[in-house]
Formats: sequence, structure tokens, C-alpha cells
Amino acid sequence: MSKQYPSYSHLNLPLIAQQVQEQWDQEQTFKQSIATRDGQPSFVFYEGPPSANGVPGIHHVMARTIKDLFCRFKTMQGFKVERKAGWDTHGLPVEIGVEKSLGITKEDIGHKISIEDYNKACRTEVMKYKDLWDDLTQKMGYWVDLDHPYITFDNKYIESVWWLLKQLYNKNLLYKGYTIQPYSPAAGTGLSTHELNQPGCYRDVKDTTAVAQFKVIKNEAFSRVFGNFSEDLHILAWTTTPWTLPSNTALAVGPKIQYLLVKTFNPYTFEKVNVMLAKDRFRAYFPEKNDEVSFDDYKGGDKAMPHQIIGEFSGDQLCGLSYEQLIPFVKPMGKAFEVIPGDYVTTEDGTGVVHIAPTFGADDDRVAKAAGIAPLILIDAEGQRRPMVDLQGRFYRIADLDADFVKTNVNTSLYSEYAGRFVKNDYNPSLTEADASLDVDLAVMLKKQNLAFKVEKHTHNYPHCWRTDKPILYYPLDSWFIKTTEYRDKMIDLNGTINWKPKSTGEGRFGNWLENLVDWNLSRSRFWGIPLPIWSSEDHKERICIGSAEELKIEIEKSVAAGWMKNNPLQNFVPGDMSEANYNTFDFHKPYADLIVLVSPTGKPMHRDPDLIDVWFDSGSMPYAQLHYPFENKEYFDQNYPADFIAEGVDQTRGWFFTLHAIASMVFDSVAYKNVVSNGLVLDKNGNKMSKRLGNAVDPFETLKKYGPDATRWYMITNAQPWDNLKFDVEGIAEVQRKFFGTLYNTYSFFALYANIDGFTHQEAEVAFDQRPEIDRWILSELNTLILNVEEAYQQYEPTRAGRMIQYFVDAHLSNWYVRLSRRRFWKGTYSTDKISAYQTLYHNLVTLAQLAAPIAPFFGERLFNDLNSVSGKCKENSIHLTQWFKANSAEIDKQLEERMQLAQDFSSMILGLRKQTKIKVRQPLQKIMIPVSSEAMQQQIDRVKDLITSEVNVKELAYIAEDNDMLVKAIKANFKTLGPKFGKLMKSIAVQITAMSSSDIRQLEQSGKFNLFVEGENIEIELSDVEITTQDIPGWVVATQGNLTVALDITITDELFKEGVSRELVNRVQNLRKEQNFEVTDKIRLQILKDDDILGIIADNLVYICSETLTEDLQWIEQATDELVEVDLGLQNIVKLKVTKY
RNA sequence: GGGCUUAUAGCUCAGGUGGUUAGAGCGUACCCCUGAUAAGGGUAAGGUCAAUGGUUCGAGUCCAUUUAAGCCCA
Repeated sequence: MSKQYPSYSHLNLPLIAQQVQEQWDQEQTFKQSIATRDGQPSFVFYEGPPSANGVPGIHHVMARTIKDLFCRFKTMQGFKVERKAGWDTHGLPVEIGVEKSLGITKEDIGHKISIEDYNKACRTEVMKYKDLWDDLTQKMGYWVDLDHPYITFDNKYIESVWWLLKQLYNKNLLYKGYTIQPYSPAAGTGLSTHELNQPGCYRDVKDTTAVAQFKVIKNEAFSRVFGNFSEDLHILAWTTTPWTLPSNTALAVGPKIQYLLVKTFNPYTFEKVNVMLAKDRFRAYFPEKNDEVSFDDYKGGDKAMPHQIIGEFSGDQLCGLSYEQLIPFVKPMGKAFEVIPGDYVTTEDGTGVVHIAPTFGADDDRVAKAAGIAPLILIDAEGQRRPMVDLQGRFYRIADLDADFVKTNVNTSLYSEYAGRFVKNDYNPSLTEADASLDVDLAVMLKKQNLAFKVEKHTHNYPHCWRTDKPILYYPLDSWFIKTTEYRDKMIDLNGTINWKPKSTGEGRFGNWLENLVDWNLSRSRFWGIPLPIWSSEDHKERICIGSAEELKIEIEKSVAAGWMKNNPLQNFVPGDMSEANYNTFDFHKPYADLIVLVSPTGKPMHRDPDLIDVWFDSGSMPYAQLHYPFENKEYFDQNYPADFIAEGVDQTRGWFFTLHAIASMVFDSVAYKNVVSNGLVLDKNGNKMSKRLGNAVDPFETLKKYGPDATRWYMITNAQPWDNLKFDVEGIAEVQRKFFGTLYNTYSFFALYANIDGFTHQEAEVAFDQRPEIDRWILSELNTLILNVEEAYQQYEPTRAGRMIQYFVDAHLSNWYVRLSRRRFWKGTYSTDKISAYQTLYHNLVTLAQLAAPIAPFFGERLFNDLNSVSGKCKENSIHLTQWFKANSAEIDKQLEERMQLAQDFSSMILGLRKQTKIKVRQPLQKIMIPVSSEAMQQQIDRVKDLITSEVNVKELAYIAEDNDMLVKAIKANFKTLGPKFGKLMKSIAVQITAMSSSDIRQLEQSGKFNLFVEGENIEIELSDVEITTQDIPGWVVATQGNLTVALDITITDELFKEGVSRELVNRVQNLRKEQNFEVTDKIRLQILKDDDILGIIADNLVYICSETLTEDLQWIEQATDELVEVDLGLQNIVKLKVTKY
């Protein structure tokens, strides 16, 4: 007996996945899929490293499905696709995780726990969920090399990162600057955004706020705006931090905001003043009830303040005005005291003018830089540039400043009263809330000088340090930067060559980000990360950047010789030895890196800058560092760079996508990736973000277990485009399971059932294409079209299109039409050429579908392929993932054939609709259908599918009616597409007239090809192409129309047709009885019928038909009714008693 | 506040370059088939295409504004 195609009781996708996984494990299929492509061109894929200190979620299944499917597709196309896994191991989340599990805080580091032990804890913490990740990787069918992952905390990895940093350093792209960051003077440390977002950090505080009056200087700009206005003029600006006013160097206005010049009195000095503020804020300071107060009646001290608008200006106009320094403690070094544009200025509160102190606000710093305004900077005793406030939160004491600077830039007579004062009382342990604050004293000073317009207490929400409970300051802190701005144009150019999916992310989100690029702030004040490899002398005049372990070892040797270090921590490291063991003889991390003191060329000690580098630099370095480039794998790297393809979530646009791009652009003058897919979010079924807190997060393991990886992956890919957000609903997976996998599985089961009966193992020679019947050639044509389309879709990184086309084909073409119409060919008749053709055709379809679907549904595709191939042995590979892509055979594509099959489907559907309307069962044969045809070509097309139509709808003949037949009642409609451009505005009237044309008008148009209309006084000639003529009705027939197709059905049931109908009913009942008795489909039977003359009369003509359909070998007419006979109703009061037994 | 995305049937989604009747699947209702049967098929109901304004003979589609949701950034 020949081999049998496996058959299953039902479809169990999770079980299939599990079994296929075992097969892959056993046969090392993943390894083979790479090994068998040795010597072939490579398709380079980079894995974006996840962090294993978090639990994987369902969105990881999404992202990884995308990565996996293209890699599998490219493998089948013959490329060698290596995929190295990776782990992102540094960064704040790891530190927080450790602190949580050890029950410590950052404060304790270095006290309760040594940095050494802390870092050890980080090493374990970061791999906490590695097993879970590996498990998910395997269960979802993501092929990636987990045995040799790159790990960002490895010394080798770090060495490559250092090498990259040194390249940047040598190109002069690393510099030290400052950024305005949240800073806690009480704790003496900067805070991360994350720390600021701790619950309870933001709280309401009551502070003294001031609206200050900035006096505009009468210069050229003044006259340009105000002409010869001769009085004094003040701009009003509000601040919640009056202590920053001495550091003011500019005022920002909104360019599109309207401002008013108002004449009024100062409420403290009662002097007459002219003040400027935003129109939208006018009423906040000058209430309506005072509109009528007269200037003449005003006396100093009156509550009701008279006011009068004397001018209106746009912010644009005001830019460029100069004003006198409000509090002239310190002279700025550079351009200052100008009105500048600020994109973030609003009129929600304050005066619509923002006081700018670049040293104490990130936005301030940014807009000031853009306008060329200098910050207010002091020079301290050590010669360093400092803001006005020292690290303890005090105004600098004069003694702590550089003496020369004090002489030239500080007005000591004014400043000395305030020098040394804490900007917030909270920072001074000896002060309480009751004591006068610096804010208040400054405000009082301004009031006296006619420079304060309004001073009041104001409650606002302000961030506090989670450790000290005291308010934070926004304060300039030292940072290392990469001068990415210098490479901006390069990066934009290179970005133009990258194929982004979707395009808008590359052009919009990423492109705009590049356009507005700022320098990359590389510094992080953390413990667990890659140390910045820069050592500098105390005066910062000498500096070295280390680019390798070898270099570090040599520099330490020098330092040991100079006496700055006792011994060399790298003494056991052997340069050039690339073994793991050699690289484990030391540790680049803190605290070890900080213990290293190097020696400068002039013999001074150099200490490491204490910062760590941004973890994003870690991951952006992976193309090089994963290979330990350039220390190892140089040649391999050259051939496997840049990546052909990467994929991650769209949230990585400014993360990994950017850091890869930036490093590649700056160091290698290249893109890092040629194609990138950025996928959207996975939301819950209601479109809400998934979160553990809300409990709407989907557990990926549960989902995979319940529905299997194939259905999960298929659902995710086909339900929405990867870059759209996915509303994840497990119901959808169930649907995919039923609809797509169920249908495909049923089609296979159908094939297996009959192929096993007939012993079809695909050993016969292929039936020549032109020897195959129309229906076979049709499905093959459709299949080849499908291959082309799917291949193109995968090629263009459009997996959703690919998947949808595949499932449409399986459902609409293969199952619902090909198999349904071909069923008889599989079970009827002998093992003929026609039957073999049917088997070969269906086999070919199934095996091709296994491959087309395999990238998305790797397990199911594998099983389908193996079930087929294990019997036929057609492919030598024992995995679909090792096969070469089955190229489309375009010679088998016949568009005409596809079109006429569509006609057959359309006509069948219309006729079935008519049967439904007239309540005539399909089992009742009918005599005739008629189809009006407009052309010879159309008639020929229909003629070739005539038999399919007639058998599908159970009608005996199909006839054609010529278009000009008088029987046809026609309808006419304007063709807007051709008429529109010709007649424009007359369209509407023309359309009305065309619809109103009579039958004879239509005939005239059809015959002469032309027709004249008289529309709105104009004679208009229309042509045949300007209208659409359809057949609407054929009197005396039941008619259906769909588009431009029309069909008429003859519903007369003649005596003969009736007899045939009843015979078919009988066949149907007999089949049911066979089935009830569990006969095999091949069993021959004896049919006994109780003799009844009426029945006999009806079915006599069709006895042969009845017997052959039911495999009746022996038909007996029983004279006497017995209990064994079953009564069946054939409809229309025809009751028959019969019995079916095995022959 | 800026950039980007999305908005079409109860749900999930299609709808090149504008053309008058806006499609599919699921779900719902009714029905058919019974040699694919723990399958298969048909028919129907269901839409102010987020809103407003504009361009046009004609807008789901093009333009502007707005609303809602989401992401990233500030």
C-alpha cells in the first residue's frame, strides 16, 4: 500500500506548532536555513535589543512577527539571513529594578551597598526574565540566534563603543557643554525626568510672583515701532521665580500674538506709566469696571486704576526692541536685553511676555541661543563659567568669584546686599517660611524703583526632589555632547536613501526631527552603564579619550610609572587575544573605571569624567559592537553592513532608528539600514493603551497557547497594516483560525481523503498544461497571478497585502469555486487523466500556498508542506523554510480565462438569486437561461464557461440574445466621465435628458452611434461612448442585472423537468441513508423501494441516473411493506418507502 | 505648544490619478446544501464616508479649518 496523506480529526493549531517545533529542534532547521545558503548573497538583518528586565508583552509578538516573516521570505528567495539576538542591558530601568529588589535607594549606593556589589546586582537583574523571553521567542516561532547574542554590558561590546566614541572625539565631534536640567541643591544632584514623575513630586506651592516693568530704550528700533512717542514705555513680564530676574537677558513675545500699549498708573509709586502686554491678557489687569475711571480724578492709593489703550502691535513688530537691564547686578558677556520671538509663549497666564533667564530654563536657553542672546554668566574663583546661583542654591558670594570679573562686570554696591542668599528659603536650614525670602526682598526693591507692576502670592504646581522633599531648580549642568548638528545635512541626505515603511514616518516624523536636530546629550549621571572614556586633568586643559582596552592598558602603564597608580587593573589583559577569558580579566564598568587615574603629557593626573553614556548610544552601536568591530570580524563586517532590513515600533524613531543613523552617518558616512519597518502600537480591543494597571494587557503566552502562533501572527499581520495601531481582539484570532486556517485545512483534508482512496502520490508525469481542463487551467492561472502579487508585496515590505491576498485566494477561488466545482472529478469515475490532472492541480495549489503563507504562518505552512511532500517526495528539502521560492509561471497566466471565470461566478450568483426569489430549489432542473451579449467576444468568453454555469445552477441550456433584439427593454444612463470634460456645467441637464430617452431614441443612438440633444438652448451631439446602456428587462422572463451583466431565467417546469427533479430528490435521500449508516463513499449498495406506480411513473426515465449516482448495483422493487423500510418525503406529496443495504 | 498617524456598516478593515448605485469579512436575520459534513453555500437588513467651509458640472477621494483618539517631542 502506498503512503497515505495524514488526516486529522480536527484542526489543532497549537498542537501543530508544538509538533513542528519538535521537528525543527530535531532537524536543526533554523541552522540549516542559514547553512544551506552558504555562499549565497546575504540579506542583512539587525535585531534591536530588548531589555530582559521586563516581561515580554503581546506587542513584542507583533514586532517580532514582522522581523521574522521578512527574514523567512528572504531565506526562501535564496539569501543567507543571519540573525543575531541581542540584549540591551544598561540604563535606568535596570537600576530601579535593582533598587526595588534590594530595597535600597540611590542614596544607599556607596554606603549600604558598594558600587561593586550594586553593579553585580545589575548584571543579574538585567537578565531576570531572559528565560521568559527565550520561551516566547521559541513559542511564537521567531527565528533568531539565541545561542550567540550580543550583550551590551560585555567588555568586548563596550570596547567597540569606546572605539566609536574615540572616532567622534578625533573628528572633534565631542564637546563639553551644559543643559538645563532639574537639579536638587539640597541633594546636590541632577534628577531624571523619571524621578520627577514619581508620585507626589509635583505639588502646589504658594510663591511670590512679580510682574516686572522693563523700560524700553529709545533707539532706532523704538522709533521704527513707536515713531516719535516721547514718554517712557515699559514692557510687562510675569515670573513665578523673581530670583531669576537678575539673570534676565531677554524678553520673549509670541510673534503672532497681539499686544496693547496702555496708559495707566503704577499701583505702588502712583507714577503715570505706559505699559505693554498681550491683548488677550488686558482684562486680567484692567477690569471692565474701571473703564470709566477718569485720569483726572485719580489719586495715589485709589484701588480703581484708570486705563486707556493707546496702541496695538503684533509680537513680530516688537522683536528687536531693546530695554534697560532690570536689576543691574552683573553685566552680561555678549548681546542681551532685547525682545525676541518665543514659539512657546502663550496668553494663558502672565502678560503674554516671557522673561528669559537662559541659565534657569530649558526653553529660555533654547530661544535665547536661537536669537544670539547671551546667558548671564559669572566667572568663579577657579575660572569656570557659572550661573548666578551656586550648587548649594545661593547667589554667588563675591569671595567665590574671580576678582577680575568682579571688577569689570559686577556692581558690588548693588549686589553685595543679596550675594550669598539662598534663592529659596527651603535650602537654608536656618531659615523658616516666616523669614523674608529673596523673592520678596527683590520684589520690594522693584516696587520702590517703579519697576514692579504687580506683586502677589500665587499657588502653582512645582516639582520637588523625591529625596529631600525640597523644590528643585532648573539649573545648567555639565554634559558631554555629540555635535550631531554638524552632520545634519549629511544625515538628511542619507535618510533620503532609506526605504521607510510607512513613508510618512521617514519623511515626517524622522525627517522633521533631523531638520530640527540639536546636539546629542550623551551624559547620564548614573551608575550602571558604559563609562564615558574621557579622562581630563583638573584644569580641564589636558584630556584623553580612550578607544580600546589596549590603549587603556598602555596609558595606565604610563600612569603607574608616573606614580599616579599603584598597579594596573588590566595587567592580565593580553592585547590581541580575543578570547572570552582574556576579556574577562577586567571590567570597564564603574567603579573600576573611576579608580583609574591616567597621566597627562605634562605629567599631571587625569581623572575620568564621572558620567556614563546615554544607553541609546549602546544600542545604536550594535552593528559594530555586536561583531566586536574593528577588533574582530573586519572582513565579515565589510560584507554585512549596512543592514538591508530592520524593524521596530514607531516609538523608536527618535530612539534606536536615530542612534543607528547618527552613528553610521558620522563615523561611517553611510546609512545603517536600507529598509525599515516601523510598526504601530498594539492597543486593546477598545482602542485603549494596554497597561498592567488597567488589567487590559493581553498575556502573549496565554494567547499563543490557546490559538497557536500561526493564527496569532496571521491575525496581527492581516488585520491592520503594521504601521497602523492594532486593536487587538482575541475574537479576531478565532475568526482567522476558522476562516483562513480552517478553510485551508478543509481543502487539504478533502484532497487527502480522495488522494488516499485513489492512491495518488504524484508519481505520474505532470499532465501537460494544455491537456488540463478549463477549471484547472483557471485555478493555476489565478495561482500564478497570486504568486506574483504576493512576492511583490513581500518584496515591498507590505505583509498585510500579501496575507490578505492569500486568504482571499484560499477562500474565494480555491475552496469556494475550484474545489466546489471540481468535487465530482475527485470521487467520480476511474483514475483517468482528468482525475490525475485534478489531483496534480490541487496538490500544486496546496504546496504553493504552504510556501506563500509560511513566512507569516511558519508552523502551519511547515505542516501542510510536510504532509504533502512526505508522500509525494516532490521536494528534496524536508522543510518549507529550506525550499527555494516557487517562481510564478507566467505562461500559465491567462487573463481572458480569469475574466470569463469571473463571468461564470457572476452569472451563477445572479441565477441563484433568481431561484431564491422564485423559490425554486437548485435541485429542480430548469430548462434555459438567456444572456444578452453586446459583442462576439463576450459571447465567446461566456461560451467557454457555459457548462460550468449550467451545472452550477442546474439549468439545461444557455442561449444568447443579440443586443438589437426587440425583446430587450433597455435603460440608458449618462457616462459622466466622458461627458463631464466635454460639457461641464451642462452636465446636469444632459444627464436628465439622457435618462429620459425612449427605446426608439436608444435604438437610433445604437445604430447611428450619434444622437442630438437640445439642452439649455444649445444643440449637443452625444456619442455611444457618452452613455451606458444596460438591459433592464425581458418581458415574460425573470431577469437579474448586475453591473452591465444581465441574465434571464426560464422558470417553466415541464413534466420532464419535474420528473428529473423528483429523481434528484430521491438520490439525495438515498445518499442521506448511506451516510446515516456510515457507509464508505466507495461502498456499493442494494436499493429496495416499495413498489408504487405513481413513483415508478415519475422516476422510470431516470433509473440509470439514480443507480449510478448512488452506486446502486441492485435495484429491487418490493411488493410488500416491511418494518425495515424507511419512509422518505420527496416533496410535493411524493412519499417513498425504501431501504439501503450494502451490496 | 510642535511633528506624525488615524477617523468609512454593530465590529475589523478595502476603497490608484475626483465620475453619480461606497465594498469585503465577522456578527445579525432568513434560507439552501448534505459524497468537503464538528464542513459548504445563498439572500437580506445595516452608511449624514468625524464636522464645517471651499475648489469643481461632479468630492469618501483635492484644499483649508475644526473635533476626537493615539504616538513621539517640548
